[in-house]
Amino acid sequence: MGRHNRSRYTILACLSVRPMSGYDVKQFLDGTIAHFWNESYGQIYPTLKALAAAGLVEGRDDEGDGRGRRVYTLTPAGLAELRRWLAEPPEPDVPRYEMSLKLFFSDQLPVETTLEHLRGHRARHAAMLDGYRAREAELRARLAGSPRLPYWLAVLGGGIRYAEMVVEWCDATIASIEGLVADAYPAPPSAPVTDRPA
Amino acid sequence: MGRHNRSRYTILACLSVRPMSGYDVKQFLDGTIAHFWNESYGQIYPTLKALAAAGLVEGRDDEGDGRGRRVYTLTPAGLAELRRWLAEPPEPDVPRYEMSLKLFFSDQLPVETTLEHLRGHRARHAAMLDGYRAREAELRARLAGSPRLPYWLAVLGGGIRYAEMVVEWCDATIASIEGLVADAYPAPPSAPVTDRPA
DNA sequence: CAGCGCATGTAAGATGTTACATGATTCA
DNA sequence: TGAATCATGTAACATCTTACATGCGCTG
Repeated sequence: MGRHNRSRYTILACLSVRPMSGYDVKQFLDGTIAHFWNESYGQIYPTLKALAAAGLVEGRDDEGDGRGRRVYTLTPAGLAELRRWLAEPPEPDVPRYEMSLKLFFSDQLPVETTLEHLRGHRARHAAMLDGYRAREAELRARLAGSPRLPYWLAVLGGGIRYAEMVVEWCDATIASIEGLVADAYPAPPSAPVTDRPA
Repeated sequence: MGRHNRSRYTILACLSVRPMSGYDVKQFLDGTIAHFWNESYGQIYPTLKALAAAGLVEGRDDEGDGRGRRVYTLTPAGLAELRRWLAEPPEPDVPRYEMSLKLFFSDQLPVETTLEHLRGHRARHAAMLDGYRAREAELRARLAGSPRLPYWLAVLGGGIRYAEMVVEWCDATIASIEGLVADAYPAPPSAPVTDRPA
């Protein structure tokens, strides 16, 4: 496994919060940082096995529970390895934004189609924004006094700022693209053309 | 090849701008949308061959030039396929932000290390911002009158807003994390503790 | 007893990067 | 002539998603 296996470190990091099963790891990620990081079961289960083989985590069958849960705990070596990785400067991400990619080549498309894409994009991010704001209040209450609170709030603050920025960008872009139609058809056919200032 | 092969459509889209070789495609992407989309040669060359085999592009050896360039042109079928894909609503991206991931688990790290990460992150985005702003002026001049200009400006505007947002977020987060140190050590040992308002 | 949520896992294939190999041309 | 840039490509590996298979326990 290469040095840059971020799934590996993500899973290790989850276990630094509390011991978890593979299922728990997925639930935890989906419930906290799903908007900018996710892992599939296809990654999680094999990775947990590999981490156990490397001595970085320890798995125990949870026998208090009839459902065959296997709960993993960070070992001291695992915690050290996690901290080593966290201390390395984060590498710049090159994310892929499909909305921007399509927009970049949208001279190949009717203006109205592009506008629909942008409206959908705006709606999705506006909805996310609502969710983030609700979570902020909930986090402050649930994690009051925890050393993790300031970090979780900072990350959530990034999500909020990002969604706000996207909504604002969509509005500006929609307005500018609508302007293109107005330029192409200065006056609608149903309205008589009258004097217009140049 | 699955329906969601975005590299495939990205390359097709590049050829809608003008005929290009594999090398050109890479240069073009790196010179325009590298901040949110990139492709490696390992993807580009095989994909071009596959597109040619599918009849979506046509490759010709550039013989005016001694350097064995192979230039690809979009076929009518290729253009139709590109437009079909562009018209589909863009799928929501789930990017991976390593900075945010590390920050989320940074209670495992000395505060000073986290601050260094954030300062580096800020510097990178501030530098990008300068680059984007320079490119904006250049774009307006070079693409004046082109139907592509509004789209390219909109995409660049997204990059600018994103970088501004990150810089602002870094400043806010750095301030809040520095506050943690101040809380932990209300007064430095070398300075005598005096009255402080609660 | 049906369906949902809990829970674990594998196999196949899609996707993507990196390192390497090769050779021409251009410019200092 | 040596280095940088132009130019193409492959092989190996790493990564990741999707679909599938399986079965328990709880609730209505």
